Order: sequence, then C-alpha cells, then structure tokens
Amino acid sequence: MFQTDRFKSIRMARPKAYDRKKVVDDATQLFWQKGYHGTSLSELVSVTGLNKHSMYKEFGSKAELFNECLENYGLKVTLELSKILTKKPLGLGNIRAFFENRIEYICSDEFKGCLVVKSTVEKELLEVSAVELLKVHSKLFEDALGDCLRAAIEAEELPATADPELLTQYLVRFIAGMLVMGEPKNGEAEARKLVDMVLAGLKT
Amino acid sequence: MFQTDRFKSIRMARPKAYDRKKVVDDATQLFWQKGYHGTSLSELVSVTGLNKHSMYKEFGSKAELFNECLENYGLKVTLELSKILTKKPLGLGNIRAFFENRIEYICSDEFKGCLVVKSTVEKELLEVSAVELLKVHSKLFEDALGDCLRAAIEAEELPATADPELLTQYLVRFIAGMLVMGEPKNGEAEARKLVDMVLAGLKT
DNA sequence: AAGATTGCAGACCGATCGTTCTGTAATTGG
DNA sequence: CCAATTACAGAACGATCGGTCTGCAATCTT
Repeated sequence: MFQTDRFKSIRMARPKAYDRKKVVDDATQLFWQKGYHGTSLSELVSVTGLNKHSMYKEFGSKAELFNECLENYGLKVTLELSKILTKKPLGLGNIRAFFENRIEYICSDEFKGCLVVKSTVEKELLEVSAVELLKVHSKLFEDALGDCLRAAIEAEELPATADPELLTQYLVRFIAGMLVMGEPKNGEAEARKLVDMVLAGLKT
Repeated sequence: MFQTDRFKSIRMARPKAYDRKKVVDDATQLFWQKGYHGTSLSELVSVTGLNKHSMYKEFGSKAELFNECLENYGLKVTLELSKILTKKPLGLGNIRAFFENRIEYICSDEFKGCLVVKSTVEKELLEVSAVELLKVHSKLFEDALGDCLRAAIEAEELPATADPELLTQYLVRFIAGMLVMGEPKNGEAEARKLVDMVLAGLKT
C-alpha cells in the first residue's frame, strides 16, 4: 500500500536553538550602526549568538544577510514611518508628524543615522541586489511623501501651482541631511525650528 | 678648521621617483570615491604608483595618509568653495554662486559625493584625529556661510529677524542631503529649482 | 673610484577577512 | 534501540588586510 508520508521530506531532528527573526534584528542593528563594510562576520556572530556555520546555512552569505536586514529595516522602520505618512486625512499634518517622530529619534541617545542613507553613501561598494533594494525603499518613501503633498495641494494647504514631485525631492534631501548631520547644536528646539523652515519653504 | 657643512645632516642620495603632492592627490581621489574603510592599502599602492615601503616611510600609516588627504581635500575643494563664499560683497549672491558650482559638480559624470560628508557618515569607525579634522573643516565652511547670511541681513536681503546660525544649519543639512542623493531625476534643471526653494526658504 | 646614504621592488609578517569543513550532540521516526 | 537527520561548536581554508623587513640600485660627498 502507498504511504502518504513517504513524500514528507522534512523530518524533524534537532531543533534550532536560535530565533531567526531575532538574529536578523540583531544583525540589522549592527549594520545600521557600522554599515555593511564596517561590520565583520565575527562581529555578527558574537552579536547574534549563533555560529558561523549556522549563519551560512541560514542566510547563505554576508551579502544575503545584509539584504535581509535591509528588508527587515524596511519593514520595521520605514513601515512605521509610512504609517505616519499614510494616516487619513493626508496632508501637511502627516509630514509634520513624521518630522516630529524623526526629531525625537535624531536627538535621542540611540541615534545612529539611517541604514538606507548610510547604505546609499556606500552604494558603489554594494552588490546590485542591495542597491536595487535601496531604490525600492526610497521609492516607497518618496511616494508616501508625494501622496501627502498632492493631498495638501488638493486641500489648499499648498498653492495649486506647487509641484509635488519637486517638493518631494526637496524634502528627501533635507531629511537625508538631517540623518547624516545628527542632532543640531541646540538640540530638539533647534531641530524643530529647522523643520518649521522646511515646511514654510514648501509653501513658497 | 670648522666645517660649516658637517652640520648638514641631510645628505642627498637617490632622489625620490614620486611627487609627494601627486601621491596625496591620487590617494585623496580614492578615499573620496570609496571612503576610508572601503579603500585598501593595495589599492592605494596601485593607484599612487609608489610601493608600500615608501608609502609608510612617507606617511607613517593608512590613518595618517587619510588625515593628510582630508587636509588636502580641505585645501583644494573646501578652499575653492570658501573663495566663492567670501567674495566681496558678501550676501545671498555668494550662496547662490556656491550652489551653482555644486550643481555643476553634482550633475557631472565625475560626481562622487563629498569626502567630508562620506567621512561624517562613517565617523564612528574613524580615529579621533580624523573626526577632529572633520569638525574643523565643517566649522570653517559653516562660518563662511554664516558670514554671508549676516551680511545679507545687514543688506536687508533677509529680514532683520532672521537667525544666521539657524539658517546655516538649515543650509548645511540641505547641502549634505544633495551630496548624498546626487543628481535629481531631471538633472540640472530640477537641481536649480531645488536651490531656488532653499533660497526662498531662507527669507521666510 | 669609495663609501655613505637613500629609494625601490617585492617578499614577508601576524591578524583578520568571508567562507567551508569536520566531528559531535541532540532529536526525530521506525 | 537504531538509523536518519539536523544543529552545534569550532578548527581550518585561502585571500586579503595593514604593516615591516631585506637586498639591491641609484645617487650623493669625498
């Protein structure tokens, strides 16, 4: 008689002692802090807790692990931010809320820049697959910003002549600059004034 | 009789086959493109032409060579830019001229970001001496910007209520963002519109 | 020409890089 | 209990890292 079970190729043996998601989270933190080239395998091993063999069995290579961390970063950080930006009703309020969130982070003790921005800076040294991921994440973020700006024009928060694409590029560059430079000299107060300037700049 | 020459401790022997300045220039280009950690000694050797031994004899270490390249970058690039900013009469015209210069570079084929910005991004991995140099260069640049802004307020190009320190921080962050993101989608035309927005933002 | 001094090319160093392999412990289904 | 399967720890791989050393060639002064 035929055994339906004989096709069950996966046989349970010794269970993994690690949590895959936690490993990716820990690795993400490290890449986030030190960048791809600044992070070594041995550091990843000591931070995540699992050994090199399991690391390679699970992820294939450092580059693939990095890609997964980029994805993870996108799902955690970028998604959290895009939630702020996609809150109804769309408009400048969301963009201000976004900045308020970023100011808190930038002026906090655990500030370590942005993985996407840092990776963009070293993109000439990254594999094409990673660069593709960067493009995807940037695009998603810019689209969310653009939607808010278009809604703001619709709601007459911004002049009808405003160009949402252009304003998006303007915002993205300022945000990247904030994430590179970090906390301004006079802390959150000054950061808020800077954001006020940017938002005012949108309306001109 | 005393020989005045016997105190001449430096005796000419085989002359160097390399030009020290050219070596620093070539190394600067490489660090500029790939950053400190992305650049290896062997790459530096093959690009500059001299061998490791002479490299260490001349510069001491990779870190010291990098510091010298940072200085060199400051003397070449930053000084050229500060010349634009310090042209009399000071004012917004200089800042616009500065942006025009940067747009040309950012949209050119040889765009490779800014060594200071790139180094700022990886500053957690750099030696203290290099980080100090970054601070010095940034300070000089921000001071030049501040002088222009103060003159612009004086000349009533900007409202008397404007805060030059704040405006400087605003400009620096936007500039850093431009240098990280590179050429915008629609090239120089869009870049100029972005600069127009920033300059308009100063007046609000 | 002799001897001192300096630069040059490249071999060489230990450490670490990213990666693979080996041997053993744990857990499974039969 | 046994055979199969899987994860584990860590040794070992070749390549490359930043850095040093040796031996010879070139140029100086005398």
